[in-house]
Amino acid sequence: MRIGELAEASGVSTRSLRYYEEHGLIRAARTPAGWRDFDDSTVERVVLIQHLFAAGLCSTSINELLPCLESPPEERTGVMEQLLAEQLARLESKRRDINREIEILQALRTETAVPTQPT
Amino acid sequence: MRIGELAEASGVSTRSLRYYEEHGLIRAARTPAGWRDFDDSTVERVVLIQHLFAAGLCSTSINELLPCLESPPEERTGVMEQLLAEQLARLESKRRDINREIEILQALRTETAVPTQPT
DNA sequence: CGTGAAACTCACACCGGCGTCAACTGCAAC
DNA sequence: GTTGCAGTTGACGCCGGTGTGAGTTTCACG
Repeated sequence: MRIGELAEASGVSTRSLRYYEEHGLIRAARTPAGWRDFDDSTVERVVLIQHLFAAGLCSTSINELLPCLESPPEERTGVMEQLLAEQLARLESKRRDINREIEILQALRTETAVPTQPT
Repeated sequence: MRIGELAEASGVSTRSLRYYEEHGLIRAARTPAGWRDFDDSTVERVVLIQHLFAAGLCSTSINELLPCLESPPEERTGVMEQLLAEQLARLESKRRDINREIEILQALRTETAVPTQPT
């Protein structure tokens, strides 16, 4: 499938898809004329990539993670499991941060006033 | 107090402090020679600002929020309360997003494999 | 008076995912 | 042939908080 179709099907801009390919997140065969030719399964993959971006992962992390996810769970190596665990830990750590900041803001909301700035 | 002292006391670089002043988050008097002269209470304020940055607020939002936090809760206007509520809602929405993404990653971890890319 | 630390202003760079423009080519339809 | 859409590469811009460097001034101390 061509890049326009893939963009349509996955809801991602052609610019982003080229970016993904450039950074090795997806692969495309080329027609004799040089046009990208994507496999149908790439739609699913792009949607997944979007989720990972939404979770705050950078393209480098996604690039490490994708090969892990390609193996079924029972065949994954310890390294793969470790990468997955790391990213989960990162997310959970971020969740803790947010929880803390929510508490701080809630406390500020009900508690005392902050010192005013001198003019 | 001078900018170096403030930087030391608050753990924030002088560059950032100048940025904060430039954007109205903190105020500084000036000595005759043009050096910034910060009030002692600014330390506390800078620490708070760091928390708000950590919570993902941008300087513009912080700028709106700070005057609200300067009034004690009982004297706050409806507008102030609304701003606070908005930022809290933003944070809570972000927390929900993260929770969702954690679930997705956990599911990916245990469930099926992603289709491999054709070479 | 000289020296060095610390302050000042101005300005450029970075990160990273993507928008967007430019200049060019491929290909189907009329 | 030509029109026009879809594709190609390459490059620049953006955002926003900071790092960093250059070139200058202030001020405490010997």
